[in-house]
Amino acid sequence: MADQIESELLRGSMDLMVLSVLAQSPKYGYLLQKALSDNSQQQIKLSAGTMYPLLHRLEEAGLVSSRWDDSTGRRRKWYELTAKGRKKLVKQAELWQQYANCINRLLTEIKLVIPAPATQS
Amino acid sequence: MADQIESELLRGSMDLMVLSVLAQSPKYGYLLQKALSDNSQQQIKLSAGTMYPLLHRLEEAGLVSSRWDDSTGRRRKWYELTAKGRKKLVKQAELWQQYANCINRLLTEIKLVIPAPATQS
DNA sequence: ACCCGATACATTGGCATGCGATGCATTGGA
DNA sequence: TCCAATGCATCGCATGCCAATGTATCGGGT
Repeated sequence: MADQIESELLRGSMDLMVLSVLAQSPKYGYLLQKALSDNSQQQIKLSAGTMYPLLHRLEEAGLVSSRWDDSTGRRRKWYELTAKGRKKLVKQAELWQQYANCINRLLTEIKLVIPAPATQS
Repeated sequence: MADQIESELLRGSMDLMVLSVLAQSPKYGYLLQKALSDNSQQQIKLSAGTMYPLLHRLEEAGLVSSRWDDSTGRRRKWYELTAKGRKKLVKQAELWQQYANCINRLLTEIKLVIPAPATQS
């Protein structure tokens, strides 16, 4: 335990977010963008150029499965978590917690050094 | 307020960590590695191939200043935060908090969907 | 009838980051 | 005498993020 934190988390934290949003319910790309935006108070935007390659990676890794829906005029590709994806999500979530705790501990220490900023606006 | 979170934070969170460790006291590279490792319960390793380019970037950005010390047998390059660096650190720390809160909120929601893992070990 | 923004998929190219591998030099202890 | 630790640095690869771009459909306003 207390292994070294995989830096994969730093770069690929978008993966974690996408997996967690998909865990709530299956979604197609465009809907995923909206959902992530909504769930983050419009703070996190997932651009198409980031999302589609990401989804393809997740699928290739077997973490999500996709299915086309042509029943409506709009061609939609629905993605949903696989069992493997859920496992991965749980694991990544734990790693994230570890990582966040580390950073928070560091930031807590610097507050002792750096005077609190005048919190205006 | 509630601006979109700069993804810079995801990729460059090493910057934040280095700045925060340097905020405690000036350090040279090798010492910085040890300090970061210690402050993170050996969870975060900063490889030389990551650190030195990073320090050079920070210096070029005016966030840290460096000074060679040849008084001992070991040639050491000491780095310390500049005023600009401290400002940046405070700002980045705030952004990190926002980001972490977003992720945590997402992860909290999935706990309602995914059964809690049997916490063994 | 027409236009245009929203919806919906996707790729491409540039840029930055993280890091293993490698290199060089010195110090100090076994 | 040798080797690990100390201490700096660069290079090249893999990867990720994203703006720009492309294609196509739908629906509402005029």
